[in-house]
Amino acid sequence: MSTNAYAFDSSFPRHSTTSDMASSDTPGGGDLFFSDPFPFLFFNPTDVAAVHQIPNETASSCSLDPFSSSFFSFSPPSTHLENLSLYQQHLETEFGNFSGLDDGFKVVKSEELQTGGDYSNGNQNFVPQNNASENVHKSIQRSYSSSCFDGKPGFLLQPHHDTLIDSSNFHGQAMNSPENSQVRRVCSTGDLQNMESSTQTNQREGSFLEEANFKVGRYSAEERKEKISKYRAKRSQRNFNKTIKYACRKTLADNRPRIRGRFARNDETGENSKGSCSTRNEEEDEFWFEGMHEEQEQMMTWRMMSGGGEYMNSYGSDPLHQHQFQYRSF
DNA sequence: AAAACTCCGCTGACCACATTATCAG
DNA sequence: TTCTGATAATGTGGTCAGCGGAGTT
Repeated sequence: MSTNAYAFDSSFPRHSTTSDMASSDTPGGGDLFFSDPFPFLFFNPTDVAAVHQIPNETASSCSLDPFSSSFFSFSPPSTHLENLSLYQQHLETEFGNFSGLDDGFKVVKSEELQTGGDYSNGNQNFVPQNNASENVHKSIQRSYSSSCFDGKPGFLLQPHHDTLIDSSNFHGQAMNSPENSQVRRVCSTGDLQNMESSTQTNQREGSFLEEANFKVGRYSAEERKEKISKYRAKRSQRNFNKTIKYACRKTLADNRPRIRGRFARNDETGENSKGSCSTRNEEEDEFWFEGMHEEQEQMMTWRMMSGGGEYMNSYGSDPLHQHQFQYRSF
């Protein structure tokens, strides 16, 4: 089975700080999906083509991939730009080089990940299996798994339909809630009917966008194009020349356990992982999925299959973390 | 027109600790 | 001058609080 999903390889050097990536580089400056003024901008063929300067057909065939969409849309905030980069690399890998980002992220094709579920035809029968999970989570940059996921084993394994915004539902709802002004998880709940037709919806989206008044989120095609070009201009000015004086320090920092983005004591890590799961070291990562109780797996599976919009909320008793995973229903 | 409010983009502080730099003996 | 040990300073990245400008009411 070929999923074309991508994961991160933490061993591959990055060249930008988080603020570089998350704030300055995403279109609009914020988190692509959390406070992005044009959510899901890059997940329709037209926009992919616009951003990457490739033919629509090419972008179209890329953006239809269900699993990659799922993966990207559920990435934690600071990874969105990385996702964007990865997406570009995805395109490059599949269709050869074209001008675009030079972030230099190593891409791990998850064809190699051997995901065990059946989600052909875009159905929602995908059931996470351990071998797939292992490979996937090993590929995730560690910090993501620590402070962002908080032991959310289903993170990578959510149904792909979540990436797709049903504009009629989404419009005017997602972005204007005050309680979500800082962090917005802009996801469709993906009720079953919508899930069924998500792929087709995605296919149609490209052509719809050509219509002048079609809107995705708050922006018309016209506005989106404008913002994309603005973003591209800004992106071209990005500074990737941040020099790492000491590679060893970088390696250490990369591998250092974190709690909410801050470096944490090594001994703290073990304690916290038992409680809040806010950090996770290498060994713990190994058991991230494996250690999940069968019960939890079943519940997760059920929630995914039912397109449940609430399962993200079941994680993280820590209120400080909860808002990061607020899952919006439309 | 002014005030109050909300939203958005962005910046920088914070953290632990291995490595590096500096200094005294 | 060179070596050794002790101490101080540095640098690394993800997250989030909060600021200020822009837009809205």
